[in-house]
Amino acid sequence: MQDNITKLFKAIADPTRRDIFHALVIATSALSITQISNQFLMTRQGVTKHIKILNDAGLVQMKEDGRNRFCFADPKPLKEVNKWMQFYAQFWDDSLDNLDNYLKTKKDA
Amino acid sequence: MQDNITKLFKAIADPTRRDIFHALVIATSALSITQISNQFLMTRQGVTKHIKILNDAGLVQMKEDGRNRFCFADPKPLKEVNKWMQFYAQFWDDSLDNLDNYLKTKKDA
DNA sequence: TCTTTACGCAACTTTTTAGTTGCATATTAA
DNA sequence: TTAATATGCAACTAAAAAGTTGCGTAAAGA
Repeated sequence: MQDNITKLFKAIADPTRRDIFHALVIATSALSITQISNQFLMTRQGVTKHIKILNDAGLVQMKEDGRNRFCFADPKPLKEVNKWMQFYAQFWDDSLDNLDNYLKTKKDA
Repeated sequence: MQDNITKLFKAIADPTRRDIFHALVIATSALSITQISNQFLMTRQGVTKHIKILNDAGLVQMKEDGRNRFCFADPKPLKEVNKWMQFYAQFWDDSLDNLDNYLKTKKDA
């Protein structure tokens, strides 16, 4: 229903999910759902939903171990986001060109 | 209400807005609202709303000229997105470390 | 075995987002 | 001056997202 890049952007567009992802990236070990939830004010179920979205985007992976589900970050999918951005990077420092073009348009009209 | 980075991520999380942004980046001149709208199936007002969100995020700027509002892309704010990503880039190629840590966790438990 | 812990699932509410229609207004062209 | 064009604004609908409560269940510990 949604393409990967959209899933990725939507996943990281939410501040809570960026926080969860960050916590997992800097964690020295995988963290259980409960351990993650304890770092946030919202309920465990709320956090679980966010983790599911991160998981669907490929940014978080999980390993079941008994009654625990340990989560760990996988930043690799961000490569695709980076690739998307690199195309626009070439316009970062000359984005006033478009303003020039605008002025040209005006002159031509 | 929303921080800049969240505004940016939300702006580019929508496929239509990425399309609008892209069209403006590759355009050889600034485009009016109507010119942009004509490239999409949705109504002009729908497109206008997307442009407003892009404008709030700083990705699109506008110049009024008579009854026209010419829009042009400004990719510079994407630098901040890039900065956000660069932190995680260091983990791209060793993201299995977290899996190792997970296994270590398991062993310790 | 009994209790606690860690979770999933489903139903629900609230808020946000995406998109529409309708109408008013200013600018441009005939 | 009259008609067409480019736009904004407001109200509305529909759908998606964010978050909650409640409950059931399997695993671990006492």
